[in-house]
Amino acid sequence: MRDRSVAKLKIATWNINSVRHRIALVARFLRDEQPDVLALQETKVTDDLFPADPIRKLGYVHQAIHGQKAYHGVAILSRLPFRETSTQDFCREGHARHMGVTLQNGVELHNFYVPAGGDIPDPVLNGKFAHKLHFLQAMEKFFAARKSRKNDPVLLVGDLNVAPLESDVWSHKQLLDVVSHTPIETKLLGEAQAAFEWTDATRRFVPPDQKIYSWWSYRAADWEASDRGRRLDHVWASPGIKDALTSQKIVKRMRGWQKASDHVPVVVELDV
DNA sequence: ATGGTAGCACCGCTA
Repeated sequence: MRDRSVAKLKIATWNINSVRHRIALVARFLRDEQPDVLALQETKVTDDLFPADPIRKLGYVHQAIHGQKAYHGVAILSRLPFRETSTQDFCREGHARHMGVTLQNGVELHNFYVPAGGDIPDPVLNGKFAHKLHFLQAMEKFFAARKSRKNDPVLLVGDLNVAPLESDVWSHKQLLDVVSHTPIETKLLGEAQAAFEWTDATRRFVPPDQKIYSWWSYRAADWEASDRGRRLDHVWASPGIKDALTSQKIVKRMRGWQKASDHVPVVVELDV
């Protein structure tokens, strides 16, 4: 008999762009993919109006919800119980952009919705861009202060609103001055990643010369034909859990669903 | 070179 058992853990992250508008798609995704945990961003709803019951009926009875009216909002929906939940104030504007849980199995999960940052890539001219840079620095500080815990099993997921690699965007040259791919953002994201020695789960399985995206604009006439995507949605694994990763996928086909979000889920599996 | 779409709230904001 084995003295320790290995369990599969499947985690998904998805910017849903209104959980109430797309509740049927959430149900379809959960039935299709059967993740143990789904982290949502841009739920766009206060906690009292969150569609908890339909999600509970699908088996996701453990719900850590942090929302606000009309904008932002995050949630963690789980079949596994939580040992604890917490929200951190990375956001100086007081937006609902972080939800953290520790699962019963000891895995700690942080769900982030990093500010998009507006259109002008200059923190002096654009307060929203300044806020985004501040938020990324706050993430770096938070995990730098906890670096002694990097060998614990910790995951960071969410819409980080930065496409760090050249192959994370459809045209590196044309996006260098477009918010999400500017050097100042990719540098700060890299520093946040280095602060806890995070492993980028998608890039652990997909080589850096291969283009891969998780978001396609609503403004394209044909998102699939033009394929001007960006990889804004990420799963990061701590040194303590990275070797447990067994797969990742970005569920591109969901961008073609009726009433699709402009983001598609990233799904990882681990043996923990 | 520009403008294109979507959701929510409320007649504009954010993405």
